[in-house]
Amino acid sequence: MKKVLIDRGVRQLLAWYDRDRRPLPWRQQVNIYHTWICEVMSQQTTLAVVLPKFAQFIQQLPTVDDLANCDEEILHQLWAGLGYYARARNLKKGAEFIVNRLNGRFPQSYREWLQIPGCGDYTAAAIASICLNEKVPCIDGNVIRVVSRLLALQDVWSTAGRSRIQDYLTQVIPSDRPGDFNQAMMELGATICRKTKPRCDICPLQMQCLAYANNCIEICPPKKPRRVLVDTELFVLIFWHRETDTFAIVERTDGFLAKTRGFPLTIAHQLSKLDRWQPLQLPGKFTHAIAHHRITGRICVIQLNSNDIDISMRQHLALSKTLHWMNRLDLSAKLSTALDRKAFQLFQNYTYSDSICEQLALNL
DNA sequence: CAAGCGTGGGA
DNA sequence: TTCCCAAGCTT
Repeated sequence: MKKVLIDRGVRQLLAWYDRDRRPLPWRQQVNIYHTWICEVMSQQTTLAVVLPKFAQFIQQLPTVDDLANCDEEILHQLWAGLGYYARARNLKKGAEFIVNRLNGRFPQSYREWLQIPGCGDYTAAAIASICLNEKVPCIDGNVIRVVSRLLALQDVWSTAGRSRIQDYLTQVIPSDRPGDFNQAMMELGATICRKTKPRCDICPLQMQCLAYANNCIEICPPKKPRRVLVDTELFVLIFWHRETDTFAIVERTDGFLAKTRGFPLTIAHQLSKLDRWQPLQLPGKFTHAIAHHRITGRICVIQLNSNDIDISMRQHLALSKTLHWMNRLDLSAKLSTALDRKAFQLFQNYTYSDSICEQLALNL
C-alpha cells in the first residue's frame, strides 16, 4: 500500500520535471565530461554564478585531454569567481588520471568515480546516475530538505539521519530513470521546496508530504548550526619594482588561498619582521570573507631594488621559489582570486593619487 | 568527525 | 549594510 503511494509520487515528480525543468546547458544532451565539470563547479555555489563560468570553461577546455594538459594558472583564471580553488586543481588531477591511467576512458560506475580526486558521494552519484543510469541516489542540501519535509524528519544532520535519508532514497529511486529522479529532487528543492517561502501550492509531491500535512514545514529541516564569525586582519604585500612598474606574484604555499598565485599575505603580528624592507602601509582597507573569517585587508607596499626576495623573507611568508614579475596591465587580467583583485584595486586607487606617489618615491 | 576551505548573490 | 548561505570534498 505504502509502495503504491511512493511510486505514484515518483511518477508525479518525473512528470513535473519533464514539464518544468530549467533548460540548463548540460541538460541539452548527456555528456559525461560536461556533467563532471558542472557538478564539481556547482559544489557550494549557485547556478547564477556557475552558468557563465561553465560555458567559458567548456569553450576553453572542451575535452578531458585539454583539461589534463592545461596550464594551472589558466585553470585558476577560468575558475576565478567560483572559490575553493582546490576543486579546480582536483579536476585537473582527475583528468590526468583518466587520460594517463585509464587511456582517456571515463570511469564507468559510481564506485570508480569515487576514486577520482574531488569526487565524493554526491558528485559520483550524480555522474553515475545521470550518465551511466546507475541506481544510486544523490544527496545534497536540496535533497536533504525535500526528504526532511516529505518524511517530516527533523533529525537530518546526524549520521543516523543521513542514513535514514539514504535508505529512503535507495528505496524510491526508480531503475528506469535514476538520473532524472536525482535531478528532479534537486530541482524541486531549488525551485519549489525552497528553504524560504516554499511553493507548496504548486508542488507535485504535496499529497505525499508529511510536513505539509502536519503543518511543520518551517522546522523541517532544522537550521544547521553555523560557526561563529572570526574577525581577521590580513596584510597584502605588494612588492613593487617602481622603475618598470612591475609586481611580484608568488605561489602561496599555506594559509589562506594556499596553492594559488597572487600577492603574499601576512598577519599583523608578523608584519614587524618585514621592517628592514621598509613596508609602506597605504591608507584605506577592503573587506573580504573566506569561510567563517571576516577579513579586513590592508595594503603594504614594499619597493624592491633587485628582482630577488630574501630566503628568510620567503620562508617567513610561506612562498614557493617561483617569483613572477608582471606589469600592471597583465596583472589585472591574471589575478585569479577575489582577494588579490580587491587588494590590487585598492592599490591602483592610491597609486593614481599624487600624494601617495610622492610618499612612495620618498620611501626609495 | 569536525574543521577548513572562496565567492557572489539574495534577503 | 550586514548576514546568510549555495548542487561538498578533504584531512
